[in-house]
Amino acid sequence: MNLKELSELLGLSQTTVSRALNGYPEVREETRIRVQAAAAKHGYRPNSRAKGLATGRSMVIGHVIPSSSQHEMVNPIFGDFVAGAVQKYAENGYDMMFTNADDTSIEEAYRSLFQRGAVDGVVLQGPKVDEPRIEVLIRMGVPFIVHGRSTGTNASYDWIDVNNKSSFKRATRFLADLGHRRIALINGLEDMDFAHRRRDGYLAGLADAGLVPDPALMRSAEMTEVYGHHETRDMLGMDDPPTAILCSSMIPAIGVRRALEEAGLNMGSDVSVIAHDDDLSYLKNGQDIPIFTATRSSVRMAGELAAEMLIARIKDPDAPTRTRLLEAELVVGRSTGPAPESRRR
Amino acid sequence: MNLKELSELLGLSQTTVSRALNGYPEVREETRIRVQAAAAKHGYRPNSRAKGLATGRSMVIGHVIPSSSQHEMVNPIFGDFVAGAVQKYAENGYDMMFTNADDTSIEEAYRSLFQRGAVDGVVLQGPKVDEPRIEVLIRMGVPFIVHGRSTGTNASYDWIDVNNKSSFKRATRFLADLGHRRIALINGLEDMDFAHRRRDGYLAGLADAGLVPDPALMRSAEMTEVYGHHETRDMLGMDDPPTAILCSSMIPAIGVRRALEEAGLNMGSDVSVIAHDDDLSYLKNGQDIPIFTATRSSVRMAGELAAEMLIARIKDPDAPTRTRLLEAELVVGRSTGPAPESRRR
DNA sequence: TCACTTTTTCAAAGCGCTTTGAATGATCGA
DNA sequence: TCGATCATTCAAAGCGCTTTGAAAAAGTGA
Repeated sequence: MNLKELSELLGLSQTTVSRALNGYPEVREETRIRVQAAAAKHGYRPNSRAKGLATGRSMVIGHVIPSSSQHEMVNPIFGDFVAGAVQKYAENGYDMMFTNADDTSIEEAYRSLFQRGAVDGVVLQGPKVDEPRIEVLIRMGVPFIVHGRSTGTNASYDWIDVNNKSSFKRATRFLADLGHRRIALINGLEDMDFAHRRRDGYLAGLADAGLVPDPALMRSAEMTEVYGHHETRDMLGMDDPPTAILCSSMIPAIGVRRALEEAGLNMGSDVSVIAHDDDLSYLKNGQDIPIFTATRSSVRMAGELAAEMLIARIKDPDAPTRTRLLEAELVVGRSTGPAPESRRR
Repeated sequence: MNLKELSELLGLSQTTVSRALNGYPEVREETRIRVQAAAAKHGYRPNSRAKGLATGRSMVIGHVIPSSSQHEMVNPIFGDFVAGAVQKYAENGYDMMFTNADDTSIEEAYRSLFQRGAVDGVVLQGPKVDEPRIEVLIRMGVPFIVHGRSTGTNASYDWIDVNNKSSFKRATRFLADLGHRRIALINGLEDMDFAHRRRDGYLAGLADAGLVPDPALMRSAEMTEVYGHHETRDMLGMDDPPTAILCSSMIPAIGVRRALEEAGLNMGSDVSVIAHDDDLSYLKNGQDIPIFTATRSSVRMAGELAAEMLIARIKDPDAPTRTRLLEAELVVGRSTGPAPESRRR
């Protein structure tokens, strides 16, 4: 059932039917009702492509997934962010499109998406320090929003980010206030902007507390469970092991806990742990009492907000740049406690 | 830059340019080269919507995400499956589209997707027992593939699934062979087809070993870490606690491990644990020696295969139904061992 | 009743592409 | 040299929708 058939069936022109369905005022109310009834009855739905051709808008928002860095796609936070975004898209009549591109052709992928008219805007996920994709999108003059930011990119653009620096600074201070002097950081890959900022926050927190950073206590890699386990184990074997560990995500934090338990150490009394918690639906940090003391910020909500901001941008391409900085809350759980008096081991 | 402009620029008709670009034979080789060069130089890319309108194909594959059951979307396996699929889509010139629908309007969402001509096919994820969506899609006569299957749905349709029943049966037998008599099952929600089959496999394994199932040892809920922890703790408090636990996913298995450690029990010697491992990129089961004994099957690969099968279906809608049953491998790690002689506690 | 608004409806053009059917030019055997 | 054949190219129709500009219908005041 297409517009032509529907309009013939109603004995009206395509113009009138189209207008009736799209809520234009120059259509008699009685006619509109008749049209809507017929459309519903016959399950008529305008062909998106034809509509898009005629209007010049696709009502689709794109996400480009770098194929080599599967991590990003596959990243545990990915699902929650996307779930938040897709819901807001749906509420506003947008669909969500994914494309895959290998690392060398990401710019190409964006260009293709827009030049083909496949999308009206894109979300840039997982920005790195000095992220080149941002400049590309700015030069292309297309609507986009960044989930995160990029240190080293001076240009003005829309972004939504959690205040990684302040939350890690605060967590570090919190540990220092508990008397910890040897505080380790188990961070993500530090070419990722969020990890870079967390490190900054950690260093600022140490400085604030008058502590000297020890490179041996600062680890950086992809955030897997095994990684958290491995680094913790390694650091516990040091002459002067950490009494507190700051961890960039719940996943490696689970590995941290495993390493502590293997070493016969009690998390909270022997070694304190704070993890950043993206509030993932399947990895709830305890039900009543949180297991981990954590800096918490819902990545699903970030997805929702990003979607809203991008849609606003698409509607008004010339509006001034908008940014949104979310503050993570510090949730105190059972994984932190005063520094032990004397060092064990 | 559109086709008209490009063809005027070349002094050729749109027909010839279009054919040159799409590899039709009735174009002089010299002309083709000239056209391709010009297209590349000016960054010409055919408008997807116009192309779709003309050809009747959208070159897009859809995934519908039920919004209420966020679990599914947000499910830890989601990212890996999608990563596998999107890569195959890209290789075949397809884009991937997501739509959100609340539970009451899923059928509506599928209908909309196809009637609007937005997609050429869909992937149905997370089928339940007696999954109604399958019948809907069959009646609609559209190309689709199911990731999983649906017990109770007799109709013939394309699916790809891991052999949940045989792998859980085998794992149960494995535990029984180690001398375990009290084997618990920590399963997912059993209205999900995969969980239903795993339970069947578990029961078959018990029967095979001459063991009588104990309802108190069979748990079912959404697969979070906290759930695994909670159920394990609960069962360990029984008069006759299990000496082995079969767990439906790595996530709750982590909770199981935590509960065991809290109880001062050694995983492997005191209590054996087998988990189903979807081979998720961020939750690697150890690097060299697997931590958990596991039934392993890569969900990313399932995504790739699903994509290939769906694309084949789209190309040949009348081909006979195809199905693919993957066998999970049993990976023996350190979490299993002989049943302890006498019961502790 | 008539000229003039205002409301409602319509025919046709246009969005950018593919594809059909025809035309042009080149090639070839007789 | 000429009709037939083949290789190239082209003009135009069509995909299903929106939107412009015009026409028809209805309403209004004098």
